[in-house]
Amino acid sequence: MAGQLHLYDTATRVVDQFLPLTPGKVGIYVCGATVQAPPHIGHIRSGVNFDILRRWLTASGYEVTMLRNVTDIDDKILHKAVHEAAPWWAVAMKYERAFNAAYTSLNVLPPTYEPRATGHVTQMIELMEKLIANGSAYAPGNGDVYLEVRKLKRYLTLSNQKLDDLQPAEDADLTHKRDPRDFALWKAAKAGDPSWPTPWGAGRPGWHLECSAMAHTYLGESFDIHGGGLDLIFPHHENEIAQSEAAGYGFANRWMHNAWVTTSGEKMSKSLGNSLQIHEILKKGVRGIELRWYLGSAHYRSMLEFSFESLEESSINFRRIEAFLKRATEVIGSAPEIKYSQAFADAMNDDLAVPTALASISEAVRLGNIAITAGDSAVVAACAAEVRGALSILGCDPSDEAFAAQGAANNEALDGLIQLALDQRNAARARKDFAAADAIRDQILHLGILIEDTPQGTRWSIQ
RNA sequence: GGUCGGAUGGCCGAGAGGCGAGGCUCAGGACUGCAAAUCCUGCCACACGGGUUCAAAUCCCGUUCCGACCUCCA
Repeated sequence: MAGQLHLYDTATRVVDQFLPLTPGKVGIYVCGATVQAPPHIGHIRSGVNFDILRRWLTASGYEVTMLRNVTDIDDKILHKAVHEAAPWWAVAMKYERAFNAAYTSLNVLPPTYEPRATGHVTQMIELMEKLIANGSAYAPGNGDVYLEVRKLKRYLTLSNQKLDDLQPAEDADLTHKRDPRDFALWKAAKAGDPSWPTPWGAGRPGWHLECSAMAHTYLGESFDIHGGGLDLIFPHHENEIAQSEAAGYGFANRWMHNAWVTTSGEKMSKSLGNSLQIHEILKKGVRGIELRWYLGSAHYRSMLEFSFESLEESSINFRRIEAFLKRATEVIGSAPEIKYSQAFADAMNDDLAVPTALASISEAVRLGNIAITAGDSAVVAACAAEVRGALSILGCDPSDEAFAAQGAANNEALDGLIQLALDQRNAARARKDFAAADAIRDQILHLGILIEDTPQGTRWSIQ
């Protein structure tokens, strides 16, 4: 499988070779946020996972069109609007910005397009017209529009369930539905709620319909990869498939789902009250690049058990790599190149095996450190290029300008001042006055500056 | 009831028939005036009970425990 990307497909439950519908191009649709609350780290893990996929596809030579939608109208947003005594659109915008801020702090690249549901009502109506015309959907007359699941050629193929095995919905309202499992494409307007006119009455989009409509709009009838969290498999993705296939579209060629961030083994979620918001963690002084390293470090299909202890462990690991790159840059006199080692590429091509890829980084760091000690700058440069290449795919390249603002201060005046103190200390060391030398080191350490004596001289860094 | 995942050393986290990924922690060593950093060595784990096999963490059967979804969800 060397050199060829293999990915898991939830639909077939097998890892197999990724073949794009159009050579050289990849279309991805990832279900984004319903903007009804600030993002917690589980939401952003999804963003990070698919960002790594996108970066690797791009590095592999594909022209990637990536969509991540914003669901800016739904029940929860309307409830929140009542709660916050603000218009629904203000609530949606507020949390959309909170998500974008979180994505930015973790260096998740903006998708190619980021469509909002409310901007695509026209496309949704067109899709419903098609589904009603071919008999797949019906409008019972109250303003709702439903998809008739019994008429589908196939249904629940992604979650491998049988229609009759589903637990009967407790609140199934059969007033308008032909079958309790028929799902709403469109919901009739309630008094006071926002609505858009349609041929079947005023109302607002159903959750599932928006994703199908937006995917078709930007990626066409068929596209390569559809992603999202595990919990979206049923009903959301099943229903997207149902609508799209009923409309005669090929829809997604491959399904990818990321696993949870858990606490005490349980899924992190707002409703369970165990969620941790991104900004709460960053407020504790965790750098965005370190949080990203942590969230990206587990395989995307594995649960990631969150704790501040393991986050700290992960950060320590990252700082070691970062320190190597810094030293290597000094040795080779310029920023390392960006290269992908065979070991790294093989790991990434094997269903984005990031943990295995991490092992290749550690090995390169080890060899690079040995080369620094040996003064072999050619090997240092080669190792550093490999490390930097890997970090760039993981979105954790310290020299990425996305993190520049979060980086250590490189202030000439500060450097001059510290250099002054270092000169004093080195003078003391030269006359073997180690008490004086250590006192200077301790004082500077109290100010948060760490001093290290190396064969190349004394260096300092901000703790 | 149906569907789908898990259980790996002090901790995090890979692997999917043979050779103990990697990281963190801890212990020892090299280097250093001492530190720090770095490197080296050590700490030999796969829920339980059977089975298949020359060989099982990995395959098969059974058991226990944990979690996810079943119309709100990353």
